[in-house]
Amino acid sequence: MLSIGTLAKRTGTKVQTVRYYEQIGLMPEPGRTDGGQRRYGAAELDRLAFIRHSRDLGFPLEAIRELLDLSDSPEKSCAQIDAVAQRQLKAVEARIARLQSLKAELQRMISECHSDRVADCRILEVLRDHEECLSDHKGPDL
Amino acid sequence: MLSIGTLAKRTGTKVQTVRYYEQIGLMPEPGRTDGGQRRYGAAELDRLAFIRHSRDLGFPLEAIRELLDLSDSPEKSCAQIDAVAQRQLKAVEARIARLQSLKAELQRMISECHSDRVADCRILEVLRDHEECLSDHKGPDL
DNA sequence: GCTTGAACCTACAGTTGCTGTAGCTTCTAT
DNA sequence: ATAGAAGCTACAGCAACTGTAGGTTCAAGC
Repeated sequence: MLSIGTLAKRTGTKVQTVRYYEQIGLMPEPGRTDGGQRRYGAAELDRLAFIRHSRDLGFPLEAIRELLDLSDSPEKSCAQIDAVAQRQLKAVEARIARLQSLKAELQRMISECHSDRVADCRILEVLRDHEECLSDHKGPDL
Repeated sequence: MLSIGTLAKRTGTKVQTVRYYEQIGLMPEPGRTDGGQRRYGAAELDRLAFIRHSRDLGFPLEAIRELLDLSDSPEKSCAQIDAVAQRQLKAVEARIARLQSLKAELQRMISECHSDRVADCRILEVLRDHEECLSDHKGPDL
């Protein structure tokens, strides 16, 4: 049996994060010692490792919840799992595209600034007026 | 003089967001009508446009605060402004690198899944075990 | 001048995914 | 037996907004 600290260390998680996952129902309520401390087994270790790895790959917690639910029905088709992964891939690709357009714009404004005084700094000029930009580079979240 | 709604519309901001910027001191407290409604002039319009455009380029609010402060000293050197932009560029590049490694991993696990049953879905297998991955793809925030 | 409805006001809760703190209790090693 | 590390709960805070409730004001049309 593992303490919460050991479980956290083994999975590269913080103790509070483990408790947070329990609070939002992503991790089950574990057994407790007589004194009230949490004790975990191998199944919980695996589940937490799954959660962490999915987070590292950028899956939102709600998607991870879906994946965990789906993996409880081993005989079903894995089409839904595929769909969740595809959705995540699309999200990642969209973010990359957005960031690349930001990168180009930032590089351009930095390279264009040959001034030395704030008064005619190209960076500020570009930030003041979106018309100075080549692309639209707007979007929801980064 | 512009109402908050007009100001928001002209800059592509939400009314609440404008009030939020005021609350955190990024926008100044504007004049008010006798009835207590906010009224804005051209300077505030420009300032908000600057903030929005900077946000669209991914600058955090604290960086924008720096830029606005710096632009109040037109005779100073623009080295600090350059530094803020460079910092943002580095942050964007780091994010792109991270996301590209996630993208590769996601593509790989999706393409490897030829199964039809959840029980032997490659996606779940990879998520269960980080050793299945090619790269480390870990990092702070996306 | 009056009415109506859109737009405004404040204040606060909720979002995502944690992280940090305070004040206390329990466990484990010596 | 005791000390200190690690655990417990509960709550506040981060970024950067967004949404809601319950009330007030503004501006246009008659």
